[in-house]
Amino acid sequence: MPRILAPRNLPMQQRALEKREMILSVTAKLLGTVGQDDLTTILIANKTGISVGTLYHYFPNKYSILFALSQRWLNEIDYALDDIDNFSLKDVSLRDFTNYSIDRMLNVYTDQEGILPLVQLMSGVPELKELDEEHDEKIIFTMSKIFNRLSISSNPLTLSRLSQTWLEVTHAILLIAITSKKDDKKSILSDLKHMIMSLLEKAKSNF
Amino acid sequence: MPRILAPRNLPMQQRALEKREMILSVTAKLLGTVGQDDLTTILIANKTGISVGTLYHYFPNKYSILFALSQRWLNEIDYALDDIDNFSLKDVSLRDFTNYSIDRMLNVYTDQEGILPLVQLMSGVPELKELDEEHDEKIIFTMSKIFNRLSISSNPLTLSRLSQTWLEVTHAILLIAITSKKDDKKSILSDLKHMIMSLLEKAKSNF
DNA sequence: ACCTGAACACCGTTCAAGT
DNA sequence: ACCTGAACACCGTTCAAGT
Repeated sequence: MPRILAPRNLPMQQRALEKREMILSVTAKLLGTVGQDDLTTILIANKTGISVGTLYHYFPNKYSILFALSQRWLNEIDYALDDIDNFSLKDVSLRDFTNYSIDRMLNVYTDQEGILPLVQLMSGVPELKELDEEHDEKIIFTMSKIFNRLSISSNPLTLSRLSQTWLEVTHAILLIAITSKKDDKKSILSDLKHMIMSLLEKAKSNF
Repeated sequence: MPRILAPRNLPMQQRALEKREMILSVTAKLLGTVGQDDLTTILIANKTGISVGTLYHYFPNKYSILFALSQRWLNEIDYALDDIDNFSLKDVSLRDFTNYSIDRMLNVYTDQEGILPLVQLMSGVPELKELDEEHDEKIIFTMSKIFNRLSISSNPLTLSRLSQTWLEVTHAILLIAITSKKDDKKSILSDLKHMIMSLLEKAKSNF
């Protein structure tokens, strides 16, 4: 009767999951403090209070830790995209859409600890880059659907291009915004929204 | 009379410089083919046709090779900025300025071999990141001067913010543009110019 | 059942020995 | 005067031995 083992197993599972979480949060912190180059597996293990061998019990290799951190961050973006999708009804104005979507994305960028080094890693490490690029495709797919619903265009190529531009411009500027002081941040966000709105208005007027 | 050695030294110097160039171009090519992770010093040395020891005669360490590649690329940007600065006279229109500056920057991005992995390295490796960030400051200084001359603003903080936004948006979108097919590239550049122009027009109208 | 850390393979860098 | 490549230090990963 395996079920009888459950009470015994559960704490084990929980402790294992907690240790996994600890490794991830320690790595995220170290990424911001010591940087990518000095981030050794032994350092991660020691700071987590375990041995290297145990570290490799939870993760098959060093990059799988960074992979898990990346996945977590991309998941947060997915939640934001869902919210943006739900908000963007047929009759919503471009201004409202832009304000909501940029603000919602800003939250994701603000909440993630050590997002700057993580983003750099994602574009530099092949394994993470692949994950990131696949995820970009998903974003572009969702945004295309939304832009179509908002009557910005119906041409798949145009929708895909606008979505990619929306993604890259938003990404680049939000990374600046989160490291800016309060007043500057407000202006930067206002500039970003203005640019995105111009982009979408122009596309819509051509449609 | 040391001067008598010059004819003897010159060919040596030249051969040394040529070897240095070979190492740099081999590294740039390898960066695009094998990627950052498999770019070992022994591989660079072998592909250049020299030993590791000789490689270290020309460069003090691995990153100094990538540092030299980065400097070369940043130099090309400086030439472009000079051209943009010379083009941007007091009475030039925002449309002409935007068209010229984006087109001129596009050339720099198009001409550089292996620019994508190089850009990733520059943001990921601390030594290169520092070089890149210092250079960004120079770009922002020059662009601020230009934006001021074009009567877009006279507030240093506003000028600096607009310059940074100009830089980041242009950078992000040009990286997409250079990997796009002809027709798509045209549309992407048109979108970029439209966004930049909206940004500058808005700032100017507030001035 | 889970953990440890010495041991192995590999990469950046050096330097004694070669031409 | 310049080049070579074995040797060293260090990091990612494994696995025999411990509890």
